[in-house]
Amino acid sequence: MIGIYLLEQLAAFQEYGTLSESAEHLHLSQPSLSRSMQKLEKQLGVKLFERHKNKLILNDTGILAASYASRILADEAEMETQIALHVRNKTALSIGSCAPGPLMNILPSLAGRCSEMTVSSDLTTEEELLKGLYANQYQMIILNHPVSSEEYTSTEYVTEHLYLSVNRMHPAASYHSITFKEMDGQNFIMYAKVGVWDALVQKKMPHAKFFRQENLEALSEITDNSDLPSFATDIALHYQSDRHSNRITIPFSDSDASITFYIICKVSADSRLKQIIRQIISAV
Amino acid sequence: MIGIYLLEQLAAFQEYGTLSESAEHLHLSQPSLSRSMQKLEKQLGVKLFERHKNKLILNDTGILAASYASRILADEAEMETQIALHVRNKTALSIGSCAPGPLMNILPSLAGRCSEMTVSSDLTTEEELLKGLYANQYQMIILNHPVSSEEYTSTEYVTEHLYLSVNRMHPAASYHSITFKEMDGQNFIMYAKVGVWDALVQKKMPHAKFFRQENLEALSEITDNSDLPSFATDIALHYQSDRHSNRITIPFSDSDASITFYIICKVSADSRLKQIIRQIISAV
DNA sequence: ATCACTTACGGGTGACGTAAAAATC
DNA sequence: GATTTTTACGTCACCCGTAAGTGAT
Repeated sequence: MIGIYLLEQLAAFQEYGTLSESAEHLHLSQPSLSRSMQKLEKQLGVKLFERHKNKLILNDTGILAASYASRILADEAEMETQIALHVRNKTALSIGSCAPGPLMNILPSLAGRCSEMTVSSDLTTEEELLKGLYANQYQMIILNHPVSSEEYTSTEYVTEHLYLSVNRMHPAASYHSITFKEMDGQNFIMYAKVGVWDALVQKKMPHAKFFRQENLEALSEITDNSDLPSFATDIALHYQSDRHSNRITIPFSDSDASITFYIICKVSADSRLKQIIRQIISAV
Repeated sequence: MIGIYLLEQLAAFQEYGTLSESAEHLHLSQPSLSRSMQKLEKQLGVKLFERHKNKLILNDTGILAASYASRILADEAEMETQIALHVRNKTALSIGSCAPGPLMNILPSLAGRCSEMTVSSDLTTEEELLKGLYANQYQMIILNHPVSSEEYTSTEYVTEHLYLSVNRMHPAASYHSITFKEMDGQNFIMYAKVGVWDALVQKKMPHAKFFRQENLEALSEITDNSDLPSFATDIALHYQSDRHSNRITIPFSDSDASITFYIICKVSADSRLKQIIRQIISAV
């Protein structure tokens, strides 16, 4: 059986081209590498290099061997990361979401389990979410649509509604509802990390301008001292402890102003995770 | 980096269930295995086993690790076999075929190269041929149809025609051509290793009986001393040195009595192989 | 008593570094 | 002269086997 260290060294040689350079990166002496490559040839019973007096070059067999070596090393690295994730996932729950609202809903409903596990959540793009779910970096993700795949299960979770937030001086303050069209062209202050909502308001109000603020407290101060309209959602309002009485919230009446979120997880998820999902859903 | 020997031992433990049993198959002492598994856990920083006083069982993490280990070992084995095949394929040419005729055509046309390489040919089923081509056990195969795949190239090679072979006493001896229907129900002597021809004559003459002989010389003797009809093809007749004057060959006029063969090889084949194929085709 | 795992101890292989030589740029 | 590869030699790590111990069947 071929030692894995030989494969590492072969792959390094393919990458760096010379023994010296490879030895540098591997933190090894270059005579050691020279010996290793000879040993590898001997063990495989095959010439892997063209040997010139002062130069060592992979021949076609060597290139083939190096490509296999790289694959094996990648497999080995994946094994380590997946094992580490597997044990981490016993005591930790990583949730990825395309919007903050569903996370605000989920975290309190896990209250009873907080002592047993650490929950971490993440807000990012759908592409990253799916990638992370595939690689077990997330155990579940929240998307604004189900996925049709044999590999994943999609469960409808919650529908979030968008509201306009204005102070009492704003012309729309007396409205019972509002539309995107009516507000298009105005300037908005908004939270920067709203996920899919961002693209939605941009698309629905193409003539509007949006001033985004990453920091929630700063945002709060700004909106308090500004006449610019802002946004809210039913979920956010529900969990927002300090409601500002000088702000009025008005629902958008457009049907696009509601987003239904779905919990996606692997069908191969273990029973513990599926139990948690049931708990989350039943807590709505 | 995890030593490959640890992965072997882990995979063995998964297969055999106990350290003692595994040690047996690995030709190792069982204390050595015990130490190895502890070391593996330490290196991964993870518990892989449930440890009872007298029993060692893989936990879920261990099962995951073992499955990765098996994959890595399989990759490693594939690397060795593919490298061995790669060097062998520099000086050897392995051809697989679904019928003997095309091989009879090919081998002489490689005459000029016989000194540089050893040619080996094989007659088997389409399934085995495709499997062997995929695994680089054959560099090219001969099928009775092209394959539609991005991975393979199919080149029309030669069409072989089936003949009836009878002695002068046979009722059909004076015919200029014959059909399957006319011969259906009779008893035939035939060579056992005719590949796809076998299924063809069975299908076209469902009421006929076939006596197959594996040995060519024995077949020759039998046909010489028998009144039973037999088969021939244009290619076989062309390369058959000792034509028996007491036998008459009559072409089957059915369109199914001709088979067109195709040379299949990987698109990733090297230029040397493609050159050989050009040579083979131009020699028809 | 046998079987299965672990711990302890000693040995031999082998992977590494240093040193030195040969050859090329 | 600087760089690259190869060979030689000594060292240390590590993987293995033997022997002994513990607990379960």
